[in-house]
Amino acid sequence: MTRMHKENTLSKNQQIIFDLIDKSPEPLKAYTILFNVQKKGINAPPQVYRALDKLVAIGKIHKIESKNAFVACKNSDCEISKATAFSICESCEMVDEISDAKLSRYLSSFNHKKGMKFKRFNLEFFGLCKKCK
Amino acid sequence: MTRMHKENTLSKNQQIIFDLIDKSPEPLKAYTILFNVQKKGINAPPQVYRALDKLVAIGKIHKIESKNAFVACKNSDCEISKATAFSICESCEMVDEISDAKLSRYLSSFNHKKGMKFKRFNLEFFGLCKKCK
DNA sequence: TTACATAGTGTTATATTATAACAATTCTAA
DNA sequence: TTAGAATTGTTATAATATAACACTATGTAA
Ligand SMILES: [Zn+2]
Ligand SMILES: [Zn+2]
Ligand SMILES: [Zn+2]
Ligand SMILES: [Zn+2]
Repeated sequence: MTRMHKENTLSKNQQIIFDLIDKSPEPLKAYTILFNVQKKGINAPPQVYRALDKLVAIGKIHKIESKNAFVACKNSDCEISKATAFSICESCEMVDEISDAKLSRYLSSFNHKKGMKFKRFNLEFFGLCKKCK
Repeated sequence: MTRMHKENTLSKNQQIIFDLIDKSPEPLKAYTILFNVQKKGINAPPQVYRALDKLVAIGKIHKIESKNAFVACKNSDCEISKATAFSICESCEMVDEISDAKLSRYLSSFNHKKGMKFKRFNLEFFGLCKKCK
């Protein structure tokens, strides 16, 4: 029997960092996070990156690869970050997680001609948001 | 009348760096490129990054965002990097540019509910390639 | 062919993003 | 209670990317 650890509860640092990201209207960068949690006793980059790595792994946050920044997951359907899609405004930096079941199904069932079976995808759309148009 | 500059010809540094990327069977990172072109007189990071920026802008190469690495474009249809898709092996790091007209059409015509009109997308699929399966 | 604009180069320094390594502590399941 | 797993705290360093400035090369138009 493999040992199981408690799920669904975040450690102290993970909770602090998740709360910050979850409250933020925009993606946060690791060193912005670090700066903002120093008052709570998190002093060094590894503490931030470890929490971020874990939060990404359990699907509570996602990394926006084109911005090296992190957003809280707003989509219970993205099943632990296996299928993520975002819309990104090139002017105001706004990022919005897309939850579109049809798109997700379409991409999840996409099979590469060259025989590769996909486990996961990440899609980033770029444009101008309503406000910036 | 707006002045036009010559197109299609790469500068010396751009050509050196493009050739290196184009010959490479795998994505190359900026500092790997730097190391490999020092014998040709390119000595400093800005020289590499400027060439990379330009090559990306004109669609000769693409950046694999999840790897901070660059590949030559193998797809004349991706119309200056407006619509890019890649398959990435999580084991051997192999990256392959996907050229699938149907997928490209589907995503290019995708419209976000929230009123955003997309100009560009980048899609990265992850899995195990044939060899690593 | 001269003059101007644009693009590209070379260089030094520095900013930003991310990880290695190690000791200590806390949590969890049996 | 105890051993394994996860988390923490810390210092140092690696890896990725840009700022700033002086200069050179190239294409265009008059
Ligand atoms: Zn999500
Ligand atoms: Zn906007
Ligand atoms: Zn391409
Ligand atoms: Zn592989």
